[in-house]
Amino acid sequence: MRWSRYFMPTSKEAPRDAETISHKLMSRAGLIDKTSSGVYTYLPAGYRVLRNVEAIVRREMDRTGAMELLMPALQPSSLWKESGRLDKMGDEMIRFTDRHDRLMLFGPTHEEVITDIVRKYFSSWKQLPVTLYQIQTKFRDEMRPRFGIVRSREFLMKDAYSFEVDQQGLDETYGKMREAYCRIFTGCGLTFSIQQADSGVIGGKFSEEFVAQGECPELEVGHIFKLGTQYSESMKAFFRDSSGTEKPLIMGCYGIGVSRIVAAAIEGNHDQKGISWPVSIAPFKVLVIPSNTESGQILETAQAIYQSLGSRGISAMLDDRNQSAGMKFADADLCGFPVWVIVGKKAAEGKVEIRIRKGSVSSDVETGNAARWVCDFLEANGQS
RNA sequence: CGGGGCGUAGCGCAGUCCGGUUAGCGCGCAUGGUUUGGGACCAUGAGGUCCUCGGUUCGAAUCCGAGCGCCCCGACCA
Repeated sequence: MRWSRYFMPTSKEAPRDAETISHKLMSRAGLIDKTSSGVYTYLPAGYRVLRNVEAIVRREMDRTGAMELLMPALQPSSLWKESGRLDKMGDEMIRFTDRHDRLMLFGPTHEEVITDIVRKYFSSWKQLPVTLYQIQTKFRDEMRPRFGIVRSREFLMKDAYSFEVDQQGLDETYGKMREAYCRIFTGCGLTFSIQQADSGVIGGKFSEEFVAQGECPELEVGHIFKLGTQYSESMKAFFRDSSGTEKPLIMGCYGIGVSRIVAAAIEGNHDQKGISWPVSIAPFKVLVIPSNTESGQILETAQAIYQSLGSRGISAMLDDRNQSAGMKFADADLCGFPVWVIVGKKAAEGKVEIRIRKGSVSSDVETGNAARWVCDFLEANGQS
């Protein structure tokens, strides 16, 4: 990508309403734009980060053997009447009546829909256990949206649901999910702790939440539950065991706030100058900075390195804007590119500077070796 | 949902208390020139339903009323 043509509107000033560091930096770095209270647009660079997080979540969920599906955001209220949660959810659930006067809702969560799916298709112990998940937009009409995308009314969530024949199976799957969650959060560059939690309106006997480190008081990025038979009993999701006896499915559910991870990653990876992305989720891993775009040699060298990085499959950005070097460095700090290749006066001597955003460590490298150097560095530091 | 605050150019703000030239400032934007290793400078310029509707007044960004939007504190919260 050429910065001069890329839509990433950086700014010296944060919007008036931004309070937390992640909110301020996401706005200033041109990652998000507020559309309405608690409703945000992910601008191109922000969306790249979101998709990078999504890919990590997907990779680790697939590793556990869970299968991805996609349920509707639009749901009939009838399923919620069955589970008994229609009234419980209150005004947080966005409801409306369709043209046939049926009460519909925008899903705040999907226990009802998944239980409906499973009861239709899973009737024998031979088909079990099964774990299904999706990555999807959830809707919750929060009384008070805040902290940018952290508490928003529309947000991206990964929700997984497991169905077992017995408690032991649930314990095993729960443990696998717990491990996968640790890999996901670590892989996204978060420092986190696991705490026993109140299960709230979701219900169940036991749950733990994953809380990311950071200043932001809404800390929770993941929550896993041993639900038991609460939904399978109210919604009549039964199976036959090996003796032919009808039993309720034993359920677990596992949620990750995918969009929240983005904010949490910033909370945990920034300094006074801006974001310092973990390599794994950075929108672009490398920024190539020609210090002066008027100089033919500098610009050409920068372009050559940029292209060489591209041909090695590395997502790179070329700051080809005709701006002062100082302004480019400030933007590079703000936007948090993990690796910078700075092409300046030493290009005439065949050297460029490679700087690592985290810790501001610099090395002079032969121009011809720059792309390989970056490649090796990223390979060695790909997970953080 | 209770309490408080705010709404003026794309963004951040001043002006409002105490009504009165052509509504300003910084950033950003456009044009030209000089610059280019830590948010450069000069010149010129464009850009405004002062949230909306109604009222008071010779006159309203400013006063009054209603509405809408947004934020903060609290309660709430996969």
